[in-house]
Amino acid sequence: MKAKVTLKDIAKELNVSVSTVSKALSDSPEIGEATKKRVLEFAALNNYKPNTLARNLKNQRTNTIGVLIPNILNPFFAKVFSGIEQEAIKQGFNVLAVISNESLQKEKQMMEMLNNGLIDGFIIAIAEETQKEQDFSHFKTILSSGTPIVMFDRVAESLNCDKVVVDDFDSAFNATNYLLTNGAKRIACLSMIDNLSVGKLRKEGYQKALQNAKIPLEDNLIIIDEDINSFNEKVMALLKTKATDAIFAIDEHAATIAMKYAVQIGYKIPQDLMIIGFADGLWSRRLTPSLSTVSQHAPEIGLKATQLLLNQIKDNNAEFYKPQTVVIKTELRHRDSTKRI
Amino acid sequence: MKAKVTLKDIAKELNVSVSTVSKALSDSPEIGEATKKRVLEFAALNNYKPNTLARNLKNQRTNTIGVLIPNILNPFFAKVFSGIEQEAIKQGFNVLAVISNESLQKEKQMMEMLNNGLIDGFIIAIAEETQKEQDFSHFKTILSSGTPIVMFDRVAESLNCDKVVVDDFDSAFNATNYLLTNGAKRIACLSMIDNLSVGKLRKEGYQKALQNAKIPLEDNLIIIDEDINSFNEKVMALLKTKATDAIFAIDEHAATIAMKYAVQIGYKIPQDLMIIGFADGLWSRRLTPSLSTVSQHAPEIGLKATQLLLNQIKDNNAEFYKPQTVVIKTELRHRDSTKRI
DNA sequence: GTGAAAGCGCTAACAC
DNA sequence: GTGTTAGCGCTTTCAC
Repeated sequence: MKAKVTLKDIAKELNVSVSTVSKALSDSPEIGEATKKRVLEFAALNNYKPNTLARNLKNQRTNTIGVLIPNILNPFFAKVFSGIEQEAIKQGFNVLAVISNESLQKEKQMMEMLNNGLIDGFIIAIAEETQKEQDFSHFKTILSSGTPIVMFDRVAESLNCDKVVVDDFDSAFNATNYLLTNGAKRIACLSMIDNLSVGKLRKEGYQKALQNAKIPLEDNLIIIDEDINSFNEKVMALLKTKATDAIFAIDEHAATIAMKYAVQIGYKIPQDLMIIGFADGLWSRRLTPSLSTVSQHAPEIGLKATQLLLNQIKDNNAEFYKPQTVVIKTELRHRDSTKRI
Repeated sequence: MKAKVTLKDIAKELNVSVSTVSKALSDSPEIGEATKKRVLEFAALNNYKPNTLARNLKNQRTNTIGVLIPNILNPFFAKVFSGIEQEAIKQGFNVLAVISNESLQKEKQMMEMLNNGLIDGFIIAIAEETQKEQDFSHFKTILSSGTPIVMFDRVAESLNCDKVVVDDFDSAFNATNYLLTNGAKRIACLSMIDNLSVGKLRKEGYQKALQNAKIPLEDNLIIIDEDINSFNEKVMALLKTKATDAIFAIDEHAATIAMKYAVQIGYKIPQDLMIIGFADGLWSRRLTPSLSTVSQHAPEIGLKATQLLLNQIKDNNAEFYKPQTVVIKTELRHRDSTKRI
């Protein structure tokens, strides 16, 4: 274990001062060519690497952003994270990733920890519990300490910060309309995430589409349940009654479980039953039949969020910053589960 | 934007010295009760939080580990990461996550960047390209600089560091045996990852099981291809010949694509064709029929890797450290794709 | 009990 | 051109 070589080491070895070395390495015009060459060569030879910690402390800048993800096992978040990471690295920033596991307490704790000099800003999707409790005090504290925050997907409207969201209402509206246009009469709506803002918006889009088409809302066609077991039972029960001819699924589990049960019961998809779901990842394509989805452009969300944050970090006159909300358009991906011949 | 309060601020305000404040906050016995109380109260009131950067620089310790993941969209890695993060936080460490995207160059670059004081150690799964090129020089450099590394899943045998792996050979052997015991005669082996050590081991386990059963290896039953399109074509072609009655899939894509095509062609699963795959995540359960899998205990791998690394970091006499390799046992999860009645 | 001072590794204003 | 000095925020030894 050889100790890392520092500026001091180089200075001593070359009989110059530390500042000369520092300047030489940053190619300052103050330093003579000869000395520069000597320093550069010696540094390269000894594999000198500046200590990032020291530099950050000095510069009061870490070139690191903190990313708070509720659940990395959810492919949507994994994709967004991937987009964030890519753009951050591209702009010379590191990414400190923490996972709130949907817990308010952990969210608070993690953010506080990172906010003590470790990061220059946050990108975050609010934990489920936080959204349920509507406790946003920690965000306010951090914002007022001068650390910028960009929220994505699950955002707190009331907060004065940048946001990147998907047009959940519109995409649900469009998806439902699509089902109607293709002959669906009794569209069921399935959701396990009605406690999240995005879940509510999607449900409202569905309702609006039905209203527009003058179709009465039927309560028995709407299944909202956060518990996976009772949700599954209700879906199975609904499908058995054959009361529905199309399914609008608000989250990934809802879509796949509906398809699984429908196939089991003997529905022909899409002939007897059309299905559209919100989903990310390869899986919707791999199901048989492949699942039509509302694609949320997750990597783009990550990209945009990162750009917003880094602009703010790099731009120093934060005093006059005006927060903005970027809406990413979704896309309806037609696959076999809605294809009527 | 109020500036963060520092030790100096407190000292000035209370007319004591910085060192007194520092000691009071760390509850040193050197400081009198009265002063302690004053300091503690003032600090709490002004929401003092020590600057982690400064502390790290001073202590030459960051309490942060760097995690290098080849691809966070792969649910296996997402799960391992989740396990790492959980254990790290539990032990008071942060996690700096970077993604190599299977690129050797990015792997080198990221590790070098993090190794300049930002982290105390690495947990890493080697990028595909790195494993192909067999270029491990950067790992050696980092190890010899005194920074510990723990590798998982995709490891470099030759390196002198801790490793956490799954018993790939054995689990493939067992899975193949299971198919044989249940009446399979002509087991196909599908792999898109034969360039990875784990891929090779699994293939060898499959071969060994056939040899043991005195069944000749048939080349046309073994499909190895890294290109997704030609792989898909070959699988489709094989299935059409009806030459096989069971499939041993070495990676996730192989398993699901085989199932999708088999269903399309009209195979009854598992009656005409049994399928076992290596897979993680919920998806194998959601397919119809549900997919039997070799489960790799991903979170446990993350947990173990983190424990190994933190033990090494916390234990200072690294001079005499003897690297160890931990093998995590897999489990065969029987689902509908192998259930014969 | 309290404080002065040095130092972690680096930068930069200022002096020579 | 090069060096001196101070300082980022914190810890810790040593002196009073």
